[in-house]
Amino acid sequence: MTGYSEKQIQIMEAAEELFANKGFDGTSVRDIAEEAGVNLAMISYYFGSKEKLMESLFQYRGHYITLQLENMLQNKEMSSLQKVYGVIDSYMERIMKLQCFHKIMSREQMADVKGATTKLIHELKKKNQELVQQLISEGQKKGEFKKNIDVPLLMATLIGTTGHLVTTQHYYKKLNNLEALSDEEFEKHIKKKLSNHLKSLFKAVLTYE
Amino acid sequence: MTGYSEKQIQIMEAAEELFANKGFDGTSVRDIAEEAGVNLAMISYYFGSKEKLMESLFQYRGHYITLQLENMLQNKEMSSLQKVYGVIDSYMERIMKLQCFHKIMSREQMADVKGATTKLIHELKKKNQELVQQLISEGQKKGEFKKNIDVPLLMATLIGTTGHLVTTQHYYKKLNNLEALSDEEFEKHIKKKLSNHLKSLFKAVLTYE
DNA sequence: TTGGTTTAATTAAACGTTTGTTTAACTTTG
DNA sequence: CAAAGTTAAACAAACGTTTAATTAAACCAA
Repeated sequence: MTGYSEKQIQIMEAAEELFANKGFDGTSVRDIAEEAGVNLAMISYYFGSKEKLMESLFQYRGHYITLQLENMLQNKEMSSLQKVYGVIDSYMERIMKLQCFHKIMSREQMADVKGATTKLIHELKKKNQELVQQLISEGQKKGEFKKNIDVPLLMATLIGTTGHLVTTQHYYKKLNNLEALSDEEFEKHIKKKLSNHLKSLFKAVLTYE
Repeated sequence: MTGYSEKQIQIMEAAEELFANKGFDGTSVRDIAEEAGVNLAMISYYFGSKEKLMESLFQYRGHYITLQLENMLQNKEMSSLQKVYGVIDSYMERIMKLQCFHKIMSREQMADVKGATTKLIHELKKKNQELVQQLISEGQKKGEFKKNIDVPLLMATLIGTTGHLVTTQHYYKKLNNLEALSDEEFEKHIKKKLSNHLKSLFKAVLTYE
């Protein structure tokens, strides 16, 4: 159930890039087959249908999108603020590494008809919010953080800011005259900037009175 | 050129809702015709094609999405922070009022092949960033704001947080046990919360040392 | 106002493509 | 030699767009 062959992964990753940039309906199974370098019929053969290919992709990525964080949260030597910084960096790294998958999730969240992916997204969000809520409550008990912190909106700022930057990086590049930078340079640049920005934002809103 | 007939607007607004929730490629012209209550052929008759209908929609919405802000920025009696608060509320109101159009724009920004909408989005972003940059610089000169403010990332936070909340409000509602609220109550609730959140965020990052 | 003519609006049907999926024949593998 | 993998071809359905026929609206001289 969990193991995908090389060829299946090849197909899923081709589909991932196309779904991210053209949308699910904007991508034909022939596009995917060509991009993956396999015969058209292999997609039905391995996954059953285009829809089920999407579900497999969510399972494939969802599998390693949820596992981290816990051990860091139990670390006794870090301050609560340091842990928040850890959450920010780990979330950011994750989005940066899985940019295409993140775009697909963003698209899915806009849809009105709820598909098989909806449940997974909801659980992911729930778990994330609980972890952060727990972390913030701990900081409040220790007196590190102030009272009256709106955790859901804080999450919206973390996810929204990061996501917006990822999905509009082309515009960001042009708007701020960074077109000379290579892709790696630009990613490094934006990671650094975004990390600093989010940390100072969270520090301010969590600690200042 | 600027005037659309009632029937044309009827078609564009039907298309807007469908494009927002199903995507451009996920919406057929037959869907649009049915939703708008017109004959299939009227879409080609009035707009030429599905693609050109999309362009018309951008022109129709883009027309009244850009006009505000300037007169408030020239107000001599407001503090710079008050003006920033004004920008936040006005941006938020705009997104809330045009939720569907905003979803469409978000989707368009993810696309790799740049369509006729790309230029408009770029210009909109550029103008917004310039206005905010101007406002922040003014506050810095007056000594109201601190130095070293990253305006592009601040914009990403404003736009990203607001946009994320709009596109994921269904999840937000469920996750925070607000499903008993009517649509109007929920919109009022979220507007209030988001406005407070963004203002305290901006105040902290602009003024605290 | 009337009657005649032109223009615009509206319709159902048909057009050629592209879509996702399946078939049946063939090849490779264990 | 049976099972799994791979292929080109074919399938019906849905797609965006166009056609040709019909109705409604606008116009204008008598």
